[in-house]
Amino acid sequence: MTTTRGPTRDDATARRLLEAAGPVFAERGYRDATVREICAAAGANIAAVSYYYGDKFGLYRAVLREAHGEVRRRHMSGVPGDAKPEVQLRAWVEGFLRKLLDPERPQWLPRLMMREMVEPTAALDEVIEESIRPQFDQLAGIIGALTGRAKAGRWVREEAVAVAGQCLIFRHCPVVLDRMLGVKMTTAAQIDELADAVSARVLRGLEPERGVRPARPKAGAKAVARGGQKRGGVRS
Amino acid sequence: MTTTRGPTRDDATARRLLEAAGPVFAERGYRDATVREICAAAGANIAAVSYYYGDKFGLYRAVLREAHGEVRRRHMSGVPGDAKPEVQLRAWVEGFLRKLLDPERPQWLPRLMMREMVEPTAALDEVIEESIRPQFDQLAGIIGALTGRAKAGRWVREEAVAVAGQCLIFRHCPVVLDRMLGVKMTTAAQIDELADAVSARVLRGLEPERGVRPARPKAGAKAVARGGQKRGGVRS
DNA sequence: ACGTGTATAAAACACTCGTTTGAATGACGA
DNA sequence: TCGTCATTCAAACGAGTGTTTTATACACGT
Repeated sequence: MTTTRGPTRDDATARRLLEAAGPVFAERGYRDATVREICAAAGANIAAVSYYYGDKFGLYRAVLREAHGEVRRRHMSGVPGDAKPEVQLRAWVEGFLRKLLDPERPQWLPRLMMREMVEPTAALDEVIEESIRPQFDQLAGIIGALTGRAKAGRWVREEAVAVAGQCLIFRHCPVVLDRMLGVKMTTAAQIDELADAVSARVLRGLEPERGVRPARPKAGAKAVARGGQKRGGVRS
Repeated sequence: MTTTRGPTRDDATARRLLEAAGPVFAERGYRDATVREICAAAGANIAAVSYYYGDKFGLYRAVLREAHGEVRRRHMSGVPGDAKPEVQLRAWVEGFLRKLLDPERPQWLPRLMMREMVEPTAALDEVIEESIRPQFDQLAGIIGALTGRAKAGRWVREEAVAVAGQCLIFRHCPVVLDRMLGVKMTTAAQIDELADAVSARVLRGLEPERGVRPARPKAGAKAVARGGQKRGGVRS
C-alpha cells in the first residue's frame, strides 16, 4: 500500500509516471509507447512502472481512468440545460470541437481516446461507459428536444452519430484534412467558425423534422414518435 | 530481375507475399505486423521479404501501391457522370459506404487506408494523391454542381468533409458505434438504408444553397460564388 | 557435364522490448 | 543504535523483432 503511509514524497513518482505516461501513450499508441520513454519523461526508474502499477497495461488503465474524470467534468458542463435546443446544440458542438482540437488544452487526452476507439484495447468498455456514452446521450437528448422524437430511438441516435462524425473526422485524420482544406483547424477562431458551420448544417438537416411533430405529453409517446414518416432517400 | 526470366513459378512467392501482407498489415497495423506472420500466411520463408522487397517497409509500400489501383478503379466508376447531381450524390455515398463496410468486399483494404490516415507513415502522401484526393474531388464536384458554388472553394470542400465524416466514422470506430446504435452496420440492406439516410440528410443540409444561385456561365464565377451570404451560425 | 545465377531454406545476428532481480538508500519507531 | 520497510536503482533476463548470413536445390546456356 502506498497510501497507508503519510504524505511523504513517496507517491510523487507514481503521479509523475501517470502524468508523463498520458502524452506518450497518446503520441505513440499503447503498443509503441515504451516504459523506458515514459520513465525517462517522468524522471523515474524503469522498475517504477512495475512497482506502482503492476505492469504497463496497469499504468495505461490508470491513465485512462484519470482522464475520464477530466473529460467528462469539463464537457458536461458548458451546455446550458435550460437554453433553447438550438443553443444547446451549438454549445455541444463547440464544446466537443474545442475538446478535440483546441491547442490550449492538453492534446493528448482526446488523442488517447481516439486511439482507443480506432484500435480498442481491453480498456475500451470503461472508456465507453464513463466518457463516450454520457456525452453521446447528452447530444441525443438535444436532438430529441429539437425534433420531438424519442432520444433513445434509432432515428435520433443516427443523427447524433452524424453530428459526431462531422466533428471526429477532424481529430481522426487531421493530416488528410489539412491537405484537403489547405488549412489547419487549430486556432480558437477557426474552431468557432467550424462550430458555426457544423451546427448550422445539422440544424438545416433536421429542419423538416422540427416543430412539425407536437411534443407528445406522456404515454405512448415512443410509439407515436417512431410512427412518423419513413426516412426517405433520394431514389425512387 | 525476376521478370526477365520466363513465366516460371519464381515470382509466385512475391505475389503470395503481397496478397498475404495486406490483411496482416490491416489487422495488426504496420508496426505490430510481423514479417514472420506474413511469410507464414504466404507459405514463404522469412528471408523472402528482404529478398523481394528489400525490407518490411518496402513490402508495405508495395501493398499500398497495389491497393490504390483497386480502390480507385472500383469507386470512380459507379457514379454516373451524366445523371442529376442528387443521384450522383446518392451514388457516391453508397459507393463510399460499400467500400468501407461491405463484408463481401475485402475488408482489409479500407482498413489499411484508415490506419494510414489515422496514424500516417511515410507512405501517406502517395495514398492521399493516388486514392483520397481523386475521390474527394469527385465528391466536391457533385456538391459544387448541387449548389452552384466553385468546387475548389472552401465552402464546398468543408461540406465534402462533413459528408465524408458521416461515412468514415462507421469505419473508424465501428465498435463504439455498435454500442451506441445497438446494431452492426454490415449487411447490404443496412448499408443501403444508411446511404439513404446520409444522402438525404446532406441534401437537406444543402437545401438553402440549392437553386438560389444561378450557375454563372464563365468568368468571375468564383468571386461571385464566394460572395454569397455568409455562413450563418445559431448565435447572434 | 559443367559453371552460373536465381530461388528457397534454416540458422544466427543484433537489437529492443517489458519485466524481474537483488542490492542500496533512507526515513521512522522501538 | 538498530531493525524494519517502503522506495529507488543499475543490471540483467527472456522473449520477440527485422534483417543478414550461409548453405542447398534447381534451371539454364554453353
